[in-house]
Amino acid sequence: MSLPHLLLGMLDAPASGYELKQMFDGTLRHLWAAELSQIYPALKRLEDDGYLSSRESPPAKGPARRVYRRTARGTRRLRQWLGASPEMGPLRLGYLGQLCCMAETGGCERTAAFLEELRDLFRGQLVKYEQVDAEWFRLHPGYPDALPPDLFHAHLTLRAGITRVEAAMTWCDESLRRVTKRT
Amino acid sequence: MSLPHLLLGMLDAPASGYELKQMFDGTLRHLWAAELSQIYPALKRLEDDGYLSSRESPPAKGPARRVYRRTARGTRRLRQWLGASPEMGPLRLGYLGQLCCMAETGGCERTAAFLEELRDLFRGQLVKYEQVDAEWFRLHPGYPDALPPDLFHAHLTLRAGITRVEAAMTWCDESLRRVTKRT
DNA sequence: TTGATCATGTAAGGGGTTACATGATTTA
DNA sequence: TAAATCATGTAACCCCTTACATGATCAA
Repeated sequence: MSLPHLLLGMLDAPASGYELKQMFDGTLRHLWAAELSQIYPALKRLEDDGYLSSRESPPAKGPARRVYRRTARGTRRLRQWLGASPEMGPLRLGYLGQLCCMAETGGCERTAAFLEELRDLFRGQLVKYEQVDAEWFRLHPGYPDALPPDLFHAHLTLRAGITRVEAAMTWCDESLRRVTKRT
Repeated sequence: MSLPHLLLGMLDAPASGYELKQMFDGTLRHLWAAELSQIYPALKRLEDDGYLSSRESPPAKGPARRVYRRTARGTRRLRQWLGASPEMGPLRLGYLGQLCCMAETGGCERTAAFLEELRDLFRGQLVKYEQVDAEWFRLHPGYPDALPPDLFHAHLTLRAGITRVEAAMTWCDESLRRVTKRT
């Protein structure tokens, strides 16, 4: 949907594909997942289209790295994305598909067990988000509202994840009450 | 991710691809979006794999329709899906990607405008969900907790959408407060 | 010297979208 | 008779994942 845009945004400073992957696994892991096998072709494509330039980094130590930086054209493209309307994209939540078909199992026992497992999965996500929150708090002074702009915006997205998961857990509990009352 | 599974679940009663599309646009439109150009090949594939059987419906009036029904094998496959753990799948929310890069615009004016537009989009989604809710209430007696099992489960998924969007709006408001305070 | 990490990729395949092609029937 | 709706599909093209291939360096 917009991995290329996001890569443009992450290339505020020049970086290699490998480093970008580490950002995805570190700072952005609550927000976006991306595989190296997707990142490398995406970077090449962005370069072919003139949004990035690259050069081999002299391998003083370790293997050679290809370092990408935004071109002026790339920055224009990024600004255009940031000036556009929010990308809402359709949500396809597999667990809701399963739940919607759950009448097929007869009775509500399976539905209740499913919702309990789901709540536990959300709880696990929440724990991870809160670990990220705690680590950022430890690392960065001024947390969270006096952070520098890039980290402040990242924190807004972290809060989005936390409120989303909390709401999902509330919904699970409400649903469990309704399901057990039907039994 | 699981359109084929969902199709198996929707084929509780035999139906054509066109009818299934209408279910997606009607009852399930809050839950899943699917195009005919994806549905038809998916049905063919499910038939090739032995999960569905089909026959041409005699076209008493209108063009010929191909009607699919679940085989015993298809029902087993469906039950297996419903017995599996909830499919959590990674979330890739384009608007969070944009927000995370928004420091590039300098200042917070663009961020505030973006969050306001986002909140309005969520409000629009909420209105649609509530229209669905109201229409179901009008059509179905016993709404919502004394509904037959299939509609009850569909209502659980509708509630999931409503709580999700409400939480998103709360997050937007919280974020707007934080952003304007920084100005 | 063996395995972990650094670093870059290709290949195959699933899932999804938009645009296009075809033709019958119903309604204005 | 022209347009909307019914009905089924194909083609081209993204996006993404898993598995595989390759080779260098570093630490145990």
